[in-house]
Amino acid sequence: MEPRKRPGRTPAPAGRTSRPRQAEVARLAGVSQATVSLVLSPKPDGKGRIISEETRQRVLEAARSLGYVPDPAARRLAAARNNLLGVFSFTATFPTDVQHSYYPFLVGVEREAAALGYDLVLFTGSSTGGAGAAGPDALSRVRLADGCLFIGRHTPRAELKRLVEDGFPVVHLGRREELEGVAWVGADYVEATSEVVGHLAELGHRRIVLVREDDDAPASSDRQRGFLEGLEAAGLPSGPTTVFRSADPQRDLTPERLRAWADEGVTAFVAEETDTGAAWRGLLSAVREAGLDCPTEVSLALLGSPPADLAGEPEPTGFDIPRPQLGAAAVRLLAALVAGEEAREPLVSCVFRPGLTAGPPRSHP
Amino acid sequence: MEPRKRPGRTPAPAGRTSRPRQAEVARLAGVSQATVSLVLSPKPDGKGRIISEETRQRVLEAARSLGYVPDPAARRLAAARNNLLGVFSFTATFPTDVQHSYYPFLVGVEREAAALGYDLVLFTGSSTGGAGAAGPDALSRVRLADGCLFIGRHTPRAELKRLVEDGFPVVHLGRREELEGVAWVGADYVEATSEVVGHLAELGHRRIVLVREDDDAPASSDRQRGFLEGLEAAGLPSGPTTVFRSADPQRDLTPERLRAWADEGVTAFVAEETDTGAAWRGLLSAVREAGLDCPTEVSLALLGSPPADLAGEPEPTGFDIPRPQLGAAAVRLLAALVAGEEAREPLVSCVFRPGLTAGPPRSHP
DNA sequence: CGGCATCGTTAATGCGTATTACCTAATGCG
DNA sequence: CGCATTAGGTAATACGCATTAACGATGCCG
Repeated sequence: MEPRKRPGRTPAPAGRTSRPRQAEVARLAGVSQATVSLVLSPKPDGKGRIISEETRQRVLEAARSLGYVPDPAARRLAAARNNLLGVFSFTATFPTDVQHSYYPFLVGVEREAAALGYDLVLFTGSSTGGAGAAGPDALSRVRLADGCLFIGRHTPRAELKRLVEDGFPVVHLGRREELEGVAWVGADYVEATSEVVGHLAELGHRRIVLVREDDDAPASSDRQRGFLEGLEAAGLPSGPTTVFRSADPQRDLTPERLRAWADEGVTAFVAEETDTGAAWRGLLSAVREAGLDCPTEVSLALLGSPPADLAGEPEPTGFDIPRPQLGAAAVRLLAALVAGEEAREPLVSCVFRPGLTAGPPRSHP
Repeated sequence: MEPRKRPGRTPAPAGRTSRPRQAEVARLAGVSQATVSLVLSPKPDGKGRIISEETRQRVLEAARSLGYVPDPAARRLAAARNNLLGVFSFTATFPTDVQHSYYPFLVGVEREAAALGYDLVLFTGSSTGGAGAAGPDALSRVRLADGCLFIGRHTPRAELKRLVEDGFPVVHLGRREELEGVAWVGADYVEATSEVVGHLAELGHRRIVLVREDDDAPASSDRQRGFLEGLEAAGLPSGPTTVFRSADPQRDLTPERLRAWADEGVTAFVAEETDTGAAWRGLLSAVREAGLDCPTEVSLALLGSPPADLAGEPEPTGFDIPRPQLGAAAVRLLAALVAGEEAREPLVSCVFRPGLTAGPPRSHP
């Protein structure tokens, strides 16, 4: 029987000059393609050095004279790894409304990814992305990468879980203990918040109120927990009235409300940081409208960093979230998962920021 | 003769769940791998053989339930396309020192890429010169994508040229006419700068000085050209003394220098925008130190947007670079190149910004 | 009723590289 | 000197997908 004709792809036009392949290097050096590959991709452990120095040089010379550059696609296909890490945020990665909110994380993510030799694929939850539909399986696009980093306060649990169950390496930036099996890296809000409360207590404040938004994200509840723990550690009362929770602090936090608290003996306020910074903004404007001076008449603290547009204001007492470090830690963890290693300690400490908005209470000498 | 053993790669561990392949989708749908490929990558021209609707749906259903995503490397290797566009910047894409410099571009890039159905790969080569990225072939990694967008004031010409010669679609964000064959999208600095000068001349300024950094990037020389053209168009003298060029404007731009100019009759200054904003900063502080009021005693204009940390200052007269639109235009151009179409008009107009730092000169009623 | 398009699907490739099993000579050893 | 070992290298895969010749099953027409 005749050998059947070759179906396959049309062979490349002979005349066309294209990038040199290993095969051409091999021909020029008078060796086989496999030898070229062995020479050009040396194994880290010196065990692979079975090619004689002479041949090695011949191959290297041939490769250089042809200007050979390995094809990354082929390389990655053969290695069964793409050296790609995904970054998925549930809002646009580059939001225009919430100015630059993820930027500091990305700084660390990019740097660490580069250091580890990974490139990044940016996915967006909001976009109607090309590869897949915007539907419920939008998340499956991330499988294109070797692993994926997720950023955002709110997370679709079910789909994430699906990825994890399939053995796809996933790291969440932000505490996600309630999602079984999802690796995460987070800031230690509990400890940091507690520390801020301790600082206020040391200054002499006896009644402190936490202002938070109406949001059940872990970042919020962690701060509340740290707040209560801090009160307790300082021996201060911690009733439910010490936490003011509002869906719209800028509306609900009126000057009257503030004065009422002051009359009750509240001398310090603590606000959580969110995307919008609504709690802090509400607090600031209420204090201003009430005509109270900070920090002589009232002390304020911000559990995080101030919004960028408030850069001109006096530096708030509170703590800084080491976002670049968090991003870097997340990438390290993800890379470890991709390499099949185990997850490690996920908490990154925050840095206390003395700031200028807290001082001793008035009645306290 | 016995069929020889299969050398090749060790088959994947049976128990391990890995990313689904077309073969698995095929098995689940009861068809062949080829059918899956035909269904999942439909030819643009409807000429291709058509798979029956029933089979099509079965395959799509199977693919969805498995969360199948095509392997970009394999796709690329098989000489098709990825739906991936690369983004490569010659400095870190998310720099720490020069805050947010590329961010506004990326906003447009991301949005447009999503709209056209592409995902983005952020090549992290330049930031730290990480693993294997330092070499002269650092750029070749971008070949994993269908095409690549390059951002940065300074560009390694040789390597970019190599990519272009090999027929790889490349678009540079920023004018690059001197690089033969490199497509680019840029802001029309010449026209915009000329317009700003015209505005100053109309206000009555007769002597205007341009402050620029010692940098030969096209963005700088375009502004200078526009500046000189603007002077000419307004019938103003344009000697070499009208351009002040300094490697460190914040040092060289002394209050004394400023007063000397004022004595010579200079009533307006124009600064270029750069990554660091050094020219503008130098100008501002020199004016302040010289005790001159702006805009009553001296008019200032900024050829671009002010640095983020000067957001509190009065809005500078000058123009805005429509960065998101530029990013979007670059992506559109790149997508066109990937599709094999021709390049089109690359210039995007800037938007004049009246601002508050320019007014009629003092001696002018 | 046989030839012959037509339709739907599959088998068999190729892309460029990495990885092994295997082969051949040269060398070592008792 | 005979056999085991090592050094140096090659052939034959596999990686996952796209492509296309070929094939079986119809339906159509003369």
